[in-house]
Amino acid sequence: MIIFEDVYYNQFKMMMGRDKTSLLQFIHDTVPVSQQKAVEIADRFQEKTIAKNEFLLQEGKVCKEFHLLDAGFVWSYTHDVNGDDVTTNFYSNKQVVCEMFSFFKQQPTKENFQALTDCSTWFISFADLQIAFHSMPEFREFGRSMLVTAYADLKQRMLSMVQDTAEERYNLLIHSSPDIFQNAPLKYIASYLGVTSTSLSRIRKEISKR
Amino acid sequence: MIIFEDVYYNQFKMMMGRDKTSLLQFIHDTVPVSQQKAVEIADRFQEKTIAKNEFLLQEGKVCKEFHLLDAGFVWSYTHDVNGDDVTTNFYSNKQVVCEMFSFFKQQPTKENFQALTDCSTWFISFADLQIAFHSMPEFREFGRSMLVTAYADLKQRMLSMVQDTAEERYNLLIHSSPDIFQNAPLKYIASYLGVTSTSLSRIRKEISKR
DNA sequence: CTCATTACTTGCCAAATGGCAATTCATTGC
DNA sequence: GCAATGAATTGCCATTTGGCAAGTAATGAG
Repeated sequence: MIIFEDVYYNQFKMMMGRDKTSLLQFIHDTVPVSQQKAVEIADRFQEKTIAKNEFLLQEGKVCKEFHLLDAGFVWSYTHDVNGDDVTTNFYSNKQVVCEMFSFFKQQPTKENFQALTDCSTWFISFADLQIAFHSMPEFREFGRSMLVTAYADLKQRMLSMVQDTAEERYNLLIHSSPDIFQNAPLKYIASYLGVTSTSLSRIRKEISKR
Repeated sequence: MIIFEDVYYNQFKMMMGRDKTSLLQFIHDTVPVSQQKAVEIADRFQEKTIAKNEFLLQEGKVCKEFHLLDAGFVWSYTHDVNGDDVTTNFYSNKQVVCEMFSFFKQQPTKENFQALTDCSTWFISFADLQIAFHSMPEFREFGRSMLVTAYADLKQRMLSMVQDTAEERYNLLIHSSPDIFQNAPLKYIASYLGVTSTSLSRIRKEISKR
């Protein structure tokens, strides 16, 4: 409430950086490690902010950073044979934002990662990650767990494409990630679900009738 | 041609095991390592044979082995909400046969891995792999590369489900893995492609007309 | 070899999804 | 605030895919 205090607090934050509580929590949720080891892992991460519409990664470039999204929304997409965008994923909350193939193989990616809103992240560079992997077994476990989780999520999504109707996939998404619908245009969501935006519109109409 | 020699040779093979040429080749193709390191990695693998219809892994169990398929064909499948089988993958040639999530997290799997033909594999247990990871950075790279490759393959398949028609997916499969069609029933292939076996039958009919 | 079971194909029709174009709605830059 | 652009909805109809049931072919157990 008192202006002076706010000014000091903001200066304090500027110097100290954002606090790493959420990052530490994420590490604990990912691998079983002591508080001390979690802090050691978290120390390797730096903060970054990304303005709406900016890119974290662009097609043809090599992914050099592994991000944990602290606030904001990101989408990733690639192009199909006709040159149309196809959404590969949405990221929110405390999710990992990283094109695993390009990052771990250090080869050019086919995907684009773009901020849907202003974002703040914790990130580590590939070079720093390699160093940390080499010196800390706990960090290796953390890295492996990221990959395995991404793999399992992708498999679940692939199975959903095989087994579920477009409407079922829509319902799964709106229940698991309702905030995406506040932050991404429906046409991005349509291509994520594997339908045209025309069909998505009709699916929504059908559901709203009931 | 001379019976005696064959007998001796078979005894020799029994004692020595299959030769590891294909395994070494696989390691070299996966990560850039010296011949010596490749041999060290290969030394951690043991041989196994699996008879047709036997399971390498069953639903509810924890995946304890990581296999490289040396000969034969394997399919993996899970069950959808109606209890129907859904093929998750086919394995042939020199492919990795392993349920990555269950293996690396040591948690029960939802998938079954079954031999479509008699198979021979090279495998390493999770326990041995952990030891090897700990002591050999090259082995860690090898393991990570397996995961990243599996992830990239899965993403490609997911994108194909989104972008391509059933007929296009059929054509991709028959060109990339024609031998699967000699070794798996069409109904397994249908659920892999995300269509009913009725539809697959019609797709094949359409193609054969041309 | 024969029977029984399972896999595969086919016809008929229904349901789901797509393509295109017109219209309405929302956003953004000036 | 207003025009211009892009997003979303909707109608009409075509195409793709599915469901069911019947028939045929292939496979496997005894």
